[in-house]
Amino acid sequence: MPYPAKLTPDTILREAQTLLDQGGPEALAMRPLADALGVRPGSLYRHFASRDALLNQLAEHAADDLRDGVTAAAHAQAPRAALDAIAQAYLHFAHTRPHTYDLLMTPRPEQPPGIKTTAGKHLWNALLTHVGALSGNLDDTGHAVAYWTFLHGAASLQRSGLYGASGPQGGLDIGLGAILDRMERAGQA
Amino acid sequence: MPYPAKLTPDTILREAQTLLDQGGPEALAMRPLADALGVRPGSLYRHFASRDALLNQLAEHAADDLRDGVTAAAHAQAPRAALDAIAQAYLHFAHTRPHTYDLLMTPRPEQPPGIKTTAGKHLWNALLTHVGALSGNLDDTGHAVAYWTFLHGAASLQRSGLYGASGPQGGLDIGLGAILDRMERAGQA
DNA sequence: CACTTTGGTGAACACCGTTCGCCTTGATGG
DNA sequence: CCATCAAGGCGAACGGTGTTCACCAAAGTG
Repeated sequence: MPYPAKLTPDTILREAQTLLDQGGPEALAMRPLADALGVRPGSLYRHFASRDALLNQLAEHAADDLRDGVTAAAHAQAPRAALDAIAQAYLHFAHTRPHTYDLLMTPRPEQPPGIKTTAGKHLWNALLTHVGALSGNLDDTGHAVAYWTFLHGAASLQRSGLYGASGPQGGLDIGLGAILDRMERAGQA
Repeated sequence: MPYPAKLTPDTILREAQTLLDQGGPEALAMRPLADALGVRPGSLYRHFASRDALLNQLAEHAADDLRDGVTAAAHAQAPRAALDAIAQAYLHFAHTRPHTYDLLMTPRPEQPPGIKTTAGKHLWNALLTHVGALSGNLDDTGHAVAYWTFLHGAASLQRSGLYGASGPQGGLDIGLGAILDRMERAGQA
């Protein structure tokens, strides 16, 4: 390598993640990112084709993290407890890393629609597995979609601060409970 | 007025709404907007303090529209049917005007958190009323939050294309049904 | 008629993502 | 050992963004 040759995709992504978590998406600009790395903006394009490409990589890593958190929470739990733990882990991720969460959920150019990338599919499969364990249907996309829809709604509203000062006020437990009860009943029928 | 004195806040908002619906948020830039109005960018600032202020006004109007659609759908229906109709109207709004919907839900500077503005509060009160009619609790924020959370999740996932090619696959009816059933049971207890 | 207010103009500023030619550096082959 | 080559940082530039401001034309008002 040439000069003080420090720049690698990994160090860039790490710094970008920091900027994102601290200052939100608009703080994650190419020039500040380059500054933080002690380098000129143009140099970043030696390692990433565009800002979107960088964000996509960041989202990929985020999907990995979320999947890890979710699968760890579900580890060796009874079906219903697993789905409760997953929900908790999911909301915890969205709460502690809000900007990363909506980076993950916001579609960008060159990003295939649907839950993205391989990590995203793994996450969806993990959901499907645990839902299936509770409902008795091994490919129960209906219940899985219902579960994920509610989870995402909760994460998104909480993230936007749209619950207001009153907070979710137990509505999360109620909604999630209603959906999980329904799965359980389906499993017993 | 001076020159061809045509510019009013209303005409600006109308043109802005068109740009937003057609080309998304990034198409709604000050210069193109000024071009579409046959005017210079600076002139817009005679009527709106900033782009965000303009977007906030737009969101305000959108909240009115959404509330109107929702209350019209619920008009003179039995409680459960009303909540079903509301859900349908809500998702229809998010589907036909996706950019407007997430303009409505995305917090911006100078926008108070919580469901915003007076129109937003009206919408929330309408929800509360119909939820209360079904659950028997006139201020049932728990069930209302659960209901709205699921609705927003569905709207958001559908809007992001995150359901994938398979589509919601009945998961929406399942989840909503589970929550409404729970309200109904609460009302009968 | 003088005066104030309204509001469009044009140029500028700072920022953004991105591109491109230049040139230093480390590695590679004869 | 030396020539060649590719990698990659540098600096300047381009077109886009939101925003500001002095200037000035036109309308309303005493």
